[in-house]
Amino acid sequence: MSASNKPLNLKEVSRLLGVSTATVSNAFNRPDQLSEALRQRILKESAELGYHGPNLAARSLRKGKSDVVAVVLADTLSYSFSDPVASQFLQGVSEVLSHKKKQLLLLSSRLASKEQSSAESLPDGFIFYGAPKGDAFERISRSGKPIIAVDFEQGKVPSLNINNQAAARAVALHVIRESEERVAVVSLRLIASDRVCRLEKADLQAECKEVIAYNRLQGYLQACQEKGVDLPPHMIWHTPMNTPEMAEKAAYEALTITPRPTVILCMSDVLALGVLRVAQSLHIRVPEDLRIVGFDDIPEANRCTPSLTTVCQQSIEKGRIAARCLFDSDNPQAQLMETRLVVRRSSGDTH
Amino acid sequence: MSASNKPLNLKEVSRLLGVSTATVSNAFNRPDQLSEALRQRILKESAELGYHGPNLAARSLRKGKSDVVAVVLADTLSYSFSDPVASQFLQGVSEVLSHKKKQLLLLSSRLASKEQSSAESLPDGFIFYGAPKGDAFERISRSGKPIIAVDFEQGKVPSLNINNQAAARAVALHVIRESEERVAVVSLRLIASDRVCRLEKADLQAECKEVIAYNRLQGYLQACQEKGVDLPPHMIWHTPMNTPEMAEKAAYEALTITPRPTVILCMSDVLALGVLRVAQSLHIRVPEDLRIVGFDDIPEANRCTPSLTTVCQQSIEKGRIAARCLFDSDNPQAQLMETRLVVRRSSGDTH
DNA sequence: TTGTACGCGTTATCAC
DNA sequence: GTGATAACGCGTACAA
Repeated sequence: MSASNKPLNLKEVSRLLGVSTATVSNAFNRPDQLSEALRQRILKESAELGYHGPNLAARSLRKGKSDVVAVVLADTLSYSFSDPVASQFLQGVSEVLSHKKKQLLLLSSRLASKEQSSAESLPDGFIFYGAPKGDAFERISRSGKPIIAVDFEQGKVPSLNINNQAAARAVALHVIRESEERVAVVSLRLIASDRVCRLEKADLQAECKEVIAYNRLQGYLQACQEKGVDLPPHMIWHTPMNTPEMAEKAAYEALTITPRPTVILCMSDVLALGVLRVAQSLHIRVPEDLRIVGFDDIPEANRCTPSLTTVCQQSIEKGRIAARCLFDSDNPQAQLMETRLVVRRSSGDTH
Repeated sequence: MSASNKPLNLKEVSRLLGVSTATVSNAFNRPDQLSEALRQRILKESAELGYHGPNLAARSLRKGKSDVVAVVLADTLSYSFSDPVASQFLQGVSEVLSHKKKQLLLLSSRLASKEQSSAESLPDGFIFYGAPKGDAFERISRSGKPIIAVDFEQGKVPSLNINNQAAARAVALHVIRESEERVAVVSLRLIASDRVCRLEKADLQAECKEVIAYNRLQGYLQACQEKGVDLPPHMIWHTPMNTPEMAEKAAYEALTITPRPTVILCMSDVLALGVLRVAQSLHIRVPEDLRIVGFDDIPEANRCTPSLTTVCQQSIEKGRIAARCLFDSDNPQAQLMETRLVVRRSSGDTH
């Protein structure tokens, strides 16, 4: 192979192959515009030259379309990769994108305009996963490109969601047996505090921006009311991040109270894993002495000991649907996915 | 806001603001070229117009640089998101990229040239994670852009790796106690078969492309030899994918042999989790009746019951280093990261 | 400090 | 099937 210092672009390739630029372009983009034999020759020879297809920037500039799809994560990318639920969602998204031959660009709504606004001009469509933090949503939605909002609703953008309140109510109704039950909640990002702490009365009445946690809490409260169980604010722990370590702090506080709770409702499986761990270290038997439920149904929920009773929210399928909907105009404005109560060992016998 | 149908580009913005295109461009790119007051006015007013920065395609075409970094995964994206080790690696990568204000594009070396070669022209640099499957590596390395190879070595591209053989030997030496031990191996993608199966004698001598699995196996074999333990091919199970389900098939075969193995060496924690599960379902006590070790040290290894003895390979840190090295020219050709034996419950008492 | 003009690599549109 | 040409939106040297 001859090491030329000429830039290897379409024009140069066409010169070297002795054909026109239009023909090379057509070979890559419009098979019907030339004979199959010529096309194969061009594809083969340009690959040998080291030219593997049109430059994305130039093509996208010219065509106004890049075949790149962005997933805009509510958290930082780094955090999202550590979250099993987000990972499952991305798994579903990328499954569909690879079928549609689209590339995946990962953005975060936490980044300021200056840091990624330029990148936001490239994708043909945007999947917002979780309620965005800054003004990224407004910026991007003004572009007029296809958007889908997952796990939140905003404006009249097509959305994909679950009924968090109903699902939380169902799992709470399942695990709470009698009115004598003492219930604690380990809640995911419910207030602005960056520390693990108990709620206060005012927190329950405040306008809550964290709509997922808020709705799940409403479901828990509703179930408690139906069961005749009291669930005061000081038995609800706020955690600033969805990690087992955060849940451990909350669980340690909750499980050293006398009398000890008999049920802990966790807003995610990841939090429940932390609670499980603290229970073990305190030699509290689950489910005999303490029943625990989670939310999400991550793979580990079915592997841990005892296995977790939880709500399956089909995160992978959610990703698939989001990706499919992005470019289908004929889908409903607001889709609601089914959730399913998954009864396992941590909530005791099923009777 | 007036809904104009004019395309909102830099030229249009400059017209609306009554300044030149150069000034708007400088406002975004070269603060020193105009007064701070004017810059602020331009930034503010163009945001109000709905212009949030230069178009990536055009800027990248013009500057020959996009501030986009690609991670090229050896597996499909979908699979990679389901793999805790890959997720940790991506976590580390994205942590550094966000500091450097780079965007993350995810590619797969499994995709044919036609499916993503165009996208490959955009990134400024490439992190190859795992030995690439097709010709993507050759394609991309010819581009002359910065590349780093993670978990494999190829040509004279800078690489980041661990000593798989030494680490595997260490964990095997730890868990194998005496020459009477019966040892089985659950191996990750060692041969071409897409089914769970035992190895045959010829497999051990064959040239093996799956260098990670091959090296770990060498470490196991070496440890067995040092301990005076026999490890015949039929006690080594191949799994085509790194999932607990695959390991369960292998484990079921291994654990129903008489006499039953006393030690199972697993090439990943994910596989070990599957083995653990089968042991439980067969009422085989771990570590009393069976000792199990994994590899990787994923978060779940420290949460499962019993917790897994394994090799910590610092996947998050590996991602950080890979991302940092990509643009530093002053790093060694082939970096080797330390691994650490992590002793937990699944390998029995530590004496 | 500001404006102008050119080119980055590609594709669509012609007339040939 | 070819060849020329005009955009696509932007960055920057250079002239003012």
